[in-house]
Amino acid sequence: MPKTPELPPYVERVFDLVDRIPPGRVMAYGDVAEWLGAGGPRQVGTAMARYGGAVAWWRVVRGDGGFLPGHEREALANYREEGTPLRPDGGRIDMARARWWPPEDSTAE
DNA sequence: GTGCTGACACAGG
DNA sequence: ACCTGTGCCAGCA
Repeated sequence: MPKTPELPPYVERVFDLVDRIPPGRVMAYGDVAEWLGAGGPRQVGTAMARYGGAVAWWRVVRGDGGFLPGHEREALANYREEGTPLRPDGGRIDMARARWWPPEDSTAE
């Protein structure tokens, strides 16, 4: 087994989903939790906070499209690079266009 | 088992 | 736009 850094069961699940988010798209913490069908947005956030360095954390935002605390500059740089639809003010994501959802077939991977 | 914490969401002021 | 309180639930002391 390559590397299973003893991640909590929830974290591993979150990471798998975040890894599916294509460039130029984002998912809200609540969306991730909802797709997983368990827990809530807080668990997703906590998971990222502790182990987020292993995934594209910038592709996970708040329901309002707000960036992550402490990494706004990093997130914004990635959004511009991947072409994520940003709002005119440039300080938020245009969730109306950026919000993404995985194909249901992806559940059977 | 109990209680607090927390990359959140929502409602109210 | 802002702040406050409440609900949510996994993780940890």
